[in-house]
Amino acid sequence: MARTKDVSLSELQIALMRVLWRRGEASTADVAAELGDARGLKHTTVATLLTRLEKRGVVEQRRDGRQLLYRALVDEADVRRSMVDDLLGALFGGDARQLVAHLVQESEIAPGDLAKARRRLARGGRDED
Amino acid sequence: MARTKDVSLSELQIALMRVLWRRGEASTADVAAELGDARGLKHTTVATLLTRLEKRGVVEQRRDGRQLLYRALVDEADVRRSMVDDLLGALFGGDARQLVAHLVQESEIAPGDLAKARRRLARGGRDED
DNA sequence: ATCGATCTACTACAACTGTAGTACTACGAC
DNA sequence: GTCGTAGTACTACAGTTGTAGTAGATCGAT
Repeated sequence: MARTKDVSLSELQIALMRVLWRRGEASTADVAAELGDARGLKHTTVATLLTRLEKRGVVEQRRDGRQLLYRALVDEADVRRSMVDDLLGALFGGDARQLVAHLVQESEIAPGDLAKARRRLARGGRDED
Repeated sequence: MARTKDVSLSELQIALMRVLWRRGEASTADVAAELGDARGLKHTTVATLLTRLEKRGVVEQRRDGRQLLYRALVDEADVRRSMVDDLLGALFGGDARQLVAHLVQESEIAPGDLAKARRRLARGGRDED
């Protein structure tokens, strides 16, 4: 399941997915309630978006009476992987270290966080240095 | 100059920009030579792409006889900033540390690289930890 | 002058995205 | 039973992207 090829989604699509990831399964109305509130999207807009995601195979649709229930077929890690890799390839020569350097330079992250991350990941990860 | 608002570009557009960043200024033919070779794009396709980038204000156009010379109006750091921020916002709750954790988990980067980056950046950056 | 090569301008077109209206169906309340 | 409400299906439409063809201008060589 989840053939997970290349799952690049728009910000809006990710917002939809996030609802599904959080709730496991959600009706159009559920998603519309959250997204409609947060972004002023109409119910039918949300329905269209969900249908398209289904057509693309990133969510599956199940009928419950007159309602449709949706469930994600890719998880957040899949999408992160895809999109981070795309970004890495397009702008950082595929070199994640350059991305990290960018994050620090742009003060998105403090050097100390790197140390913390390293330590945290060291328990349970490969090591070196 | 370079009002640098939000500069999110597609992979292909970035490839075009990369030629301009490298050469400073380049004619359609220059770009077409590189991109045509690398991706089999036709000369006219490259011209269209450059015109569109000009319309969007990310490059500027200068006439030299019958040729058009292009020059980037945003630099790579601008684009990286924009696009990394977008990705961070859409998939990592705006938290760069989560992105770093992802990179390590997906083995895009080794924990030791973090230490190295920290050390490298420490000379000349803020410190703590 | 004349012809071919070169280069830009304009047009085209399909796919995808954001956004939503309309039409139709069916459920629940009276 | 009758109606409004909720829900889906289908259609629409503009903007962006990837891709390129065609038309027209022009430069250089003969």
